[in-house]
Amino acid sequence: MLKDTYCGDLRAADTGRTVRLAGWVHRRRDHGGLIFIDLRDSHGLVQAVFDPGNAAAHEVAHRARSEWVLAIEGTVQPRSPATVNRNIPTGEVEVIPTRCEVLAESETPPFYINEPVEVDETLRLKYRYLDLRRPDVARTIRLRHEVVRYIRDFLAGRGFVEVETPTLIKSTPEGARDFLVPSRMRPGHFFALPQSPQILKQLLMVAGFEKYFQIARCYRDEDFRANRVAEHTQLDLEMSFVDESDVMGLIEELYAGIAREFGPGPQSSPFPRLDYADCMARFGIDRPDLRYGLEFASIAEPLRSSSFQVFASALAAGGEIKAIRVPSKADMTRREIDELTEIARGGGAKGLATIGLLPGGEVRSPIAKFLTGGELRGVSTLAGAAEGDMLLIVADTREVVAASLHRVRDALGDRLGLKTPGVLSFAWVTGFPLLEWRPEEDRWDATHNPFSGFRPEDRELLDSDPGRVVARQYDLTLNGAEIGGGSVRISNRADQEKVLGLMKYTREQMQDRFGVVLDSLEFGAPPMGGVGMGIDRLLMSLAGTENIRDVIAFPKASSGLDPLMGAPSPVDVGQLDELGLRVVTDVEPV
RNA sequence: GGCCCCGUGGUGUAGCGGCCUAACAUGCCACCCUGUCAAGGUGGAGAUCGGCGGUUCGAAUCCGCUCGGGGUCGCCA
Repeated sequence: MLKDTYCGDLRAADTGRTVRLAGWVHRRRDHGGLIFIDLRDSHGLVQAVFDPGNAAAHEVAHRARSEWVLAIEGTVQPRSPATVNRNIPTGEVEVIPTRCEVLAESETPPFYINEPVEVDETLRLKYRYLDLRRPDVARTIRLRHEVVRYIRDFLAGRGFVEVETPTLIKSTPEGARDFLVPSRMRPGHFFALPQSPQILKQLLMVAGFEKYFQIARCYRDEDFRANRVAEHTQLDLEMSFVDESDVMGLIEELYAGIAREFGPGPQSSPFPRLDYADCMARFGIDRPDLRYGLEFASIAEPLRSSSFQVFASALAAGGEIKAIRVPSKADMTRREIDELTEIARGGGAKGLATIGLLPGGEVRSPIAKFLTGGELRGVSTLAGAAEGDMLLIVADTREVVAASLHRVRDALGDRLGLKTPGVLSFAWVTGFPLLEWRPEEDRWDATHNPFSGFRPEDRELLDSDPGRVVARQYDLTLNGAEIGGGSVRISNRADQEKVLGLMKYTREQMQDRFGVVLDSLEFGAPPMGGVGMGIDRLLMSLAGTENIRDVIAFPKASSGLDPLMGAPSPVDVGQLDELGLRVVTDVEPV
């Protein structure tokens, strides 16, 4: 090694030591005589002081520029009390070089490495190897390593076996779009990259491993979002001889531990458990942000016979009327109300009714003239409103009320500063329907995954009313994001075929797409259940970022392209020939 | 694919019809400077305003198209 000590590790206790350091010039302060260089390495930075007395070293320090790589041999000495820097961990000491060598010079970097300034993302990604030098960026990637190591240690300590599964598997057309890989051995045939190792881990259970996990890369060829990329990493896990509580208990212990080790701990422990229907009624979404309240109140009852047409017709059509009570915001500005109305419209609502209960009993509301005093009082009571509060109301179908008020609640969370950074608010959601109806395709479809089990007591409903069958499914949410989910699986062939049949698969299609699973269930499949947990989203919350690219070392841009490697790219005709492929370019008519 | 926002020296921003021969900060280069730590001082180089086309006597500024980026809806079993 060219170094025997990390810059960032030096402390007062190292005083008097002779050390060999190597790292990057973080910052240079040239006083003409004295030159200070902050030398940075993977552990942090330390100040080196070059005196003209050591002419050779001083000359190097004079020439050196930002991001040059230096090797320094010197002695650690305490700083005089007046020059101690309390702002950095190494601030009590400095290094007096006896020797200084340039290992590499550097161009001026295209953006600041020594200051946490927002830089254009394309530029950051193109020079990701420089971006990753920035301490804040690097810290997040290191955090990722620590969290994954914690997960591995935790699971290995409980008898789980980490098994790798293939990244070239069979394509299944349902669900997200697959990334395809052409086969040279069988031209015209394709592998797909896995959207998850779901089938393979179930086979591992049939194989008798009993406890499996993997830090698995998963691929989906869909458009990106702030918290969604084409390739994400999940903790994939499966257990045999378990029910819901076993898996949920294990994951809760793991995640509460992570929250304590790498953050302030979970906001509530044990994690709150919400029923899907209850959740939709109170928050309009199956992954509510529980860092704040602003729950919905149903205020339909007093309005049953209202003369206000909007309310009356919504109820007559079987819809709902719900309100969010915003404490002490009766004085909300016209502009704020207009913006929230626009947000509500985004969820399908035709408008947003507001009732401001001004102090003193006056009511500020464009719809007050349509409501009787009794109706207003009834609404206020149901919403739990007091003087000074503002009520935001949507009347429409159940779906529109949920979608619209969810957006309003989410926007209020941002605007009122209720999404406290750093707080880790976990919650389980259970009680999901197993199937949802796809009218345009005239069939049922799995709400989560086709292997999810169902409550035994709902068996009859599979024939009579499939939409009411409840899945043995559990999702874990964190601060309003779904960070994972899983289920107890179907573990016998008849039940699995029954469910696939409701999804309108023919015998042939079942055998073609799910034959492996179905066949395996005939050879002694244990009861099994597991989860797939999104590692990237978990890291986002732990690192306090809204951008998933921040937690990935080499991410794609939101366009799905890679500015660093320049991928994707055209390939040689020869490569295509071997694969039996020809590129057809669509030419737009001029 | 739809919609919204952004694109000005290396970086981050200002300018939003003539005052722009494009401003500020920082970075960069040179010199001065022995205790700074976002060192300080003096001087200097550096952008025709993403690209193309149009409107106008005149365009960084207005319009259209296009490219790139970010967000969002669709999509994501």
